[in-house]
Amino acid sequence: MAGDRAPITMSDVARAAGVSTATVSRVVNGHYGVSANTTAQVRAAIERLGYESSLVATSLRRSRTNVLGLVTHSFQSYTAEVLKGVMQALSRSGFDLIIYANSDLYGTYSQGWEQRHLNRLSGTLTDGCIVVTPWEDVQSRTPVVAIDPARDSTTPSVTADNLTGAVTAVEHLLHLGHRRIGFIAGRSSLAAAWFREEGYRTALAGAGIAVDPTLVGRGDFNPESAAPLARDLLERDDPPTAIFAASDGMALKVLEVARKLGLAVPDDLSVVGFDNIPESALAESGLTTVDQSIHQLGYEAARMLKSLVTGDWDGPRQIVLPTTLVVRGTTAAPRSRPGR
Amino acid sequence: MAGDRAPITMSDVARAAGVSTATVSRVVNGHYGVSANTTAQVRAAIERLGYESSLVATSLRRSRTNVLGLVTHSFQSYTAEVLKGVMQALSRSGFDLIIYANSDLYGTYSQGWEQRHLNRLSGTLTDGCIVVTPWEDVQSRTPVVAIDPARDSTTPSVTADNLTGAVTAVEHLLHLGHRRIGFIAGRSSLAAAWFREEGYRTALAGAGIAVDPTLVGRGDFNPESAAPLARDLLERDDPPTAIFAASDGMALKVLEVARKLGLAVPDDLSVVGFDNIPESALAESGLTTVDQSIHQLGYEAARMLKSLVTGDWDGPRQIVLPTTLVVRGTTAAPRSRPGR
DNA sequence: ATTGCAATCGTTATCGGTTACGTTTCCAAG
DNA sequence: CTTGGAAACGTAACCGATAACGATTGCAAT
Repeated sequence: MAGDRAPITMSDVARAAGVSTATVSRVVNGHYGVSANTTAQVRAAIERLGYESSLVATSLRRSRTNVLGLVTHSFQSYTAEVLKGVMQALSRSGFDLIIYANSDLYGTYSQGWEQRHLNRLSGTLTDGCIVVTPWEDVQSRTPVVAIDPARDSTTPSVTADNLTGAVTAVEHLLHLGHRRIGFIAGRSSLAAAWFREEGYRTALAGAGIAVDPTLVGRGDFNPESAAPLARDLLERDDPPTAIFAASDGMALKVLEVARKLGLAVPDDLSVVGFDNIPESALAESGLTTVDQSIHQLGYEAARMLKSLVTGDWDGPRQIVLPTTLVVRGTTAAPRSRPGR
Repeated sequence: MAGDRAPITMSDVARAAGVSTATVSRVVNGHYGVSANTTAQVRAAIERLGYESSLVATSLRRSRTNVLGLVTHSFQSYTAEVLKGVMQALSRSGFDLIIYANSDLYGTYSQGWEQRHLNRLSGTLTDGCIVVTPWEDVQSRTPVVAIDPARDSTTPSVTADNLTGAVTAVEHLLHLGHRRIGFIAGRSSLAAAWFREEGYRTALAGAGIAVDPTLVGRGDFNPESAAPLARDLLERDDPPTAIFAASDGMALKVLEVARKLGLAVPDDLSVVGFDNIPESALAESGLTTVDQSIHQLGYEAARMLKSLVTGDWDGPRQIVLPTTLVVRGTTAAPRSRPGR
């Protein structure tokens, strides 16, 4: 509950203990040069007054704060999963985490949100930052690690092996006998989207199938963007027998559209997603998807950032994590081989 | 990418524009007393240098920061849902959000985590804080709103109508013909847990059924805690025909245990949860549960905190949101009326 | 008794931004 | 030509904590 007592500052403690603020600071930070007697006095005063050092004041003066930042533009289950991984990596590391979200930018497309968020934190508050799915590259005087970086980014980053994952997904459909495979792409400025589309093309080319541009819908990773695209693909005279969506969120939306159109999955239509978000395992018969261990993306990003901050990182600046195909209930052989 | 250029400060802008930092500050904050000409100069310099004011420095000097804080001890889907509601309420409100998570406390039971988190933020960084499911009451000089408060808390709070929700859930089972209904309770220090148990007792009493203490398991809202309890209930000679779990996470765990034991849901066992987390709609035939609109908990908490900070709150200090029963596939009439 | 070196602790500059207050400028009224 | 007063802007004192630095003290070696 909100009391109105003034905040206890270091000088309050100093006065109470009959020493200077410098001595209090030394006691708080465990520095050398304070007698056991004085230390006890100061500790007693701290305890008595309930003093806690101000994160803000400390940040301003110090270069190191032992706080890492994370900036994101939304809180989907993807983000939540990343956060779990980050927290696990930071557990008992001495680093705290601050997540910053700007309400003015939330949910809207806003050019340069990553940079603006970063500037707010990067002054002195945080020792380094994780940026989740940035749309463009960022500048910062403190280390930055991107999860799912922008295309052609040189920022240290952690990402899944999107190319191989996508190839595996499409090959899975090919092995089942599918020949007309639709694709719903993600936001093109993201490297993940580009590689997943490249994987789609590569796999088809490997099977000697020419890419039909009319089977490719341009989404943006937002589930809602997939609905009209799925409808377009499924309502045509020669619909694909399978659809590969560049994210689970979009794939689940495809399932919803298929259900509304009276299509049976997987008999009339096979669907494959990418990400393996928690919802995918639970959806109806389970969504076949490419697992990219979102949790581990967060974990590795935090581990890398921690080391970059302390200056003892000797690994690669770009980490690529393996992906695995998770076959569930939304894929099967096509009911009948399409005419063509 | 991390460049090593020094951060742009207000004095950099001042130098570039040929004015003092005071003038820059006035321009940035839109204060009176700067000529149109000078304002333009300063704005140009800000644009050119890419200046962003430091949250830290501003916080230290000012009392108001227009940043609200949120502290939590974990990032489950419950928390993610709350965050979405909070962000929606804060959208375009001028308030930004900082989420603070202490890595040393993460995942472990740690007495007083809420207070410690709060102290870090409350110095001057935030104008007020939301505390998600605190285990005990907190003190702060800035306003605090609790989501799902501790028992007997007097902190302003937002919570669901847990009593009515639980009554409705159990009555649903009673109407289906169940007489032996098991209950898996939540962490007893939380008000939500207490009211949900109270609802269980009230509904049974209303039907003239005495509570069988051996049918009540003591969980702590952690899904894992429910597994052994469910096993105990279901492996006895006279198992209940239905189980009401105090949270969806625990209810889903009950379903898992039932499946392993070869029990058919809902024929051999009906299960009802509480919360309606996203996973519940997707699980198998769908979990029957009490919807408490987690999203709205976050939304209302943020709305309330915003008003408390600006000082124009005239609503009640304790908000109770309605709950609704969502009947899905995990409940049905018992296969055979139990002997008694 | 003097010197040297640690140990201990206070003083003060500093971080970046805000604001009370003082100073200068400028225009219009007297 | 004063004079008043408001507008425009700079100066410097903060906010709370840290750390470089200097000052003081105690104690042992010379």
